[in-house]
Amino acid sequence: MDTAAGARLLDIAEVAEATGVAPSALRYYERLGLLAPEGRNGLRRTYRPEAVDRVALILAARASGFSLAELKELLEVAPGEVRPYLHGRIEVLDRRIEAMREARARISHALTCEHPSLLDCPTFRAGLRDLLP
Amino acid sequence: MDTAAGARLLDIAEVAEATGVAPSALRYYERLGLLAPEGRNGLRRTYRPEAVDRVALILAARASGFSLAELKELLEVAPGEVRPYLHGRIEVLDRRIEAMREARARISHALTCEHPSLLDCPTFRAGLRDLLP
DNA sequence: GTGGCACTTGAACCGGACTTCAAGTCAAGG
DNA sequence: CCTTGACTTGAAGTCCGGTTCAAGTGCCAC
Repeated sequence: MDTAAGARLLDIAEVAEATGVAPSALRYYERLGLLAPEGRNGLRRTYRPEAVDRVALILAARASGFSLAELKELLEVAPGEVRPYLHGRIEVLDRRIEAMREARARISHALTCEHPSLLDCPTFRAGLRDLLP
Repeated sequence: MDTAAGARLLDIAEVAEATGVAPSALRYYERLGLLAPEGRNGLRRTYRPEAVDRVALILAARASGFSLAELKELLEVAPGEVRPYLHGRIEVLDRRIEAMREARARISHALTCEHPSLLDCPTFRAGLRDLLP
């Protein structure tokens, strides 16, 4: 008998459908060592349903601004090292969020200010200066 | 006499230094139509000091998640269309900020939860499901 | 006047994240 | 048994944002 009750295996098209990720991308993730099929049916990859979660994890990593290489790195970090590593990532994320909020504020100001061209607006220009060395 | 008092022209190395952007990148921006030198001294590009602001604008756009092509698009939008366009960009930015905040929350939860592997944590997995179609 | 050196060019290359293509395989259904 | 069509492969192509290279030019200091 199987390990679990209804552990139907999925083929690549089903994983693609369930995740919204193209089969070519799933094979690409596999090449990078981020996603492994359970086995093969002939040539065809078969995936356990958990593969869908795995792909969601990849999507989450990308949404968090991890590169695929960084995600692989994270997955290979020793269990005890994960927390410090994630602390680092949170700091990166906080900086990015802050940069975005500043950008939003700049654009938002541009919407309400009087100056015809953005570069004529002292407030806008002052914001820009922060980006220079 | 000159248009303005101390309008010293800069060469590409000076603009590069003032902005922290490599000369090769400045030439690349020029190819894309994002940055134009004032003229030439022989072969050498000369820039008005405002070019530094222009580069800062490019940096700001990149920091805001605009691609260079999108920035070019923005610069070519008719003056009257700029405000609606920017409204659109603010919405994009708000969505990205929100996605980042969610990502941060996921990572932050991972730091405090008890589960040895992230994929064992129901809270974490629940967050992931939002990323699937 | 002449030489050095920072600039110029176009083309090629890079890495990331994929997609596309041609050619081949093979499990399943009629 | 044989067709079919979704899968397989590796290689090449794409887009983005540049960098690097080789070869050439010409301003400025001496």
